[in-house]
Amino acid sequence: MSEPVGLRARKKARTRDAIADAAISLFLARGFDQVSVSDIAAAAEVSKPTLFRYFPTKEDLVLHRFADHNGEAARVVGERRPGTAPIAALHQHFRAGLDRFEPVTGLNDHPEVVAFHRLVFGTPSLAGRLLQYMRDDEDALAAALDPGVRGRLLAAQVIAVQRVLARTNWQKIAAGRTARDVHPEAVADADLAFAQLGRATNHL
Amino acid sequence: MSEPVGLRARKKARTRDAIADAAISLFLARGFDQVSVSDIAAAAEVSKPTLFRYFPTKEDLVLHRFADHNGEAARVVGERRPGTAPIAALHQHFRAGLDRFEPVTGLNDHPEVVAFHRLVFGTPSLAGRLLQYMRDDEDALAAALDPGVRGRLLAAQVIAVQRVLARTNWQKIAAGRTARDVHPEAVADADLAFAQLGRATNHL
DNA sequence: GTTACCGAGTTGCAAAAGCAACCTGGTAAC
DNA sequence: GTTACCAGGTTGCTTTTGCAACTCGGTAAC
Repeated sequence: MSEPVGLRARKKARTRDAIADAAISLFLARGFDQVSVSDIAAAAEVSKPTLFRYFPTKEDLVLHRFADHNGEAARVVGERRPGTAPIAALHQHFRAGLDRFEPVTGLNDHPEVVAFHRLVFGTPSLAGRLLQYMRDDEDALAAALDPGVRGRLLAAQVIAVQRVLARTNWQKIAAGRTARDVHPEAVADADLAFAQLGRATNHL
Repeated sequence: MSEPVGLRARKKARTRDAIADAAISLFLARGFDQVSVSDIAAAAEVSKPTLFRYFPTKEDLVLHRFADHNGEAARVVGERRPGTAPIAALHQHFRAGLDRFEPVTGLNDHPEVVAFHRLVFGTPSLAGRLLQYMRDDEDALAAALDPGVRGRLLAAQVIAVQRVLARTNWQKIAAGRTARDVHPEAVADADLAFAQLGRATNHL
């Protein structure tokens, strides 16, 4: 079940975590622009080149958590069970994310996660780079759906829907409500949105 | 005052400590011969070749603490203040060691130190290697004292005296007495021994 | 307006570590 | 007695890291 990780792999993972943790905690404490990558490297007890070997840019120190979900939509479509419509598979996957209160869905009220969201959306360069991530995700999804314009159009709509759903959830959380409390509405919203999307698919 | 240690040096020191600590604690728990170097490497999260890069033999995993004192006698003689006799300098240094309850003097009743002594003297290969360390120390001291036979003879006596003094202290500790309680006797013994040694020097 | 500094990111090289496979001597099984 | 295994220690090669010095764009001082 568990891959037999050697010392090398284990230490790499630990280094990566040390860097990411140091970065996030410094960013949350002082703000993105008030922390230099050298500060982070020092806090993680790592040299600057090593830091950049793990994370290509300063922004990625924050956004790697989103990066982990990169291409997920495309994967969900690619690995769906035969007979399942792409939209249905994506719907199901998003629904599962809500049930697990995954941060990407916006439906998570842990203080750290809330602070993290505030950091990302309150820092222009981060929000900007996040858009780029989403565009990449969209491209991959488009390719998985349909090589033509139809794929591109549908992918754009799917990503847009997911973004709106996450943002809606997040705003309710930011207003002080609990994730558990918001959950039913989030599910209803998702059902509504994906149903519309399904109809759009048929129309195209 | 403090050398500016870089990341490299800091991590090396940490690795070395991790290996040494893992080794000692395993040895104390199960006995020297019941622990393989692979066990130690695994416990320290280090590969076997790395372990041997830090410690040339299994014995050195235990004895590096003595190794830290290697050449100390020679150094004390070499760096003594002008006008001080070699024996006087060595006497003074041993006395200072007693006052600090340094483990090398045998005058230390911390449970870990006691267990450590028991480990060393209860394991033949360790005791054997320890002798070799003392011989090296003796050679260095001989060179520092006098290049001829006189140096060799005197060095041998100094080392022998230190060994007997340490062993005497250690036996009293092993019998259950406290280091603080034994201290005056230890000082008296040392004064006696080094006084004899001083007279011997004049005779030669 | 140029000069100096700072922070992001890069480059080339040397040190350290991991890994797998090996050698050697001892000892237990058969 | 030979065969197999185990533990101590080694070897060659690769990956990872540190380090110092660099580029480049921005910005503050003068």
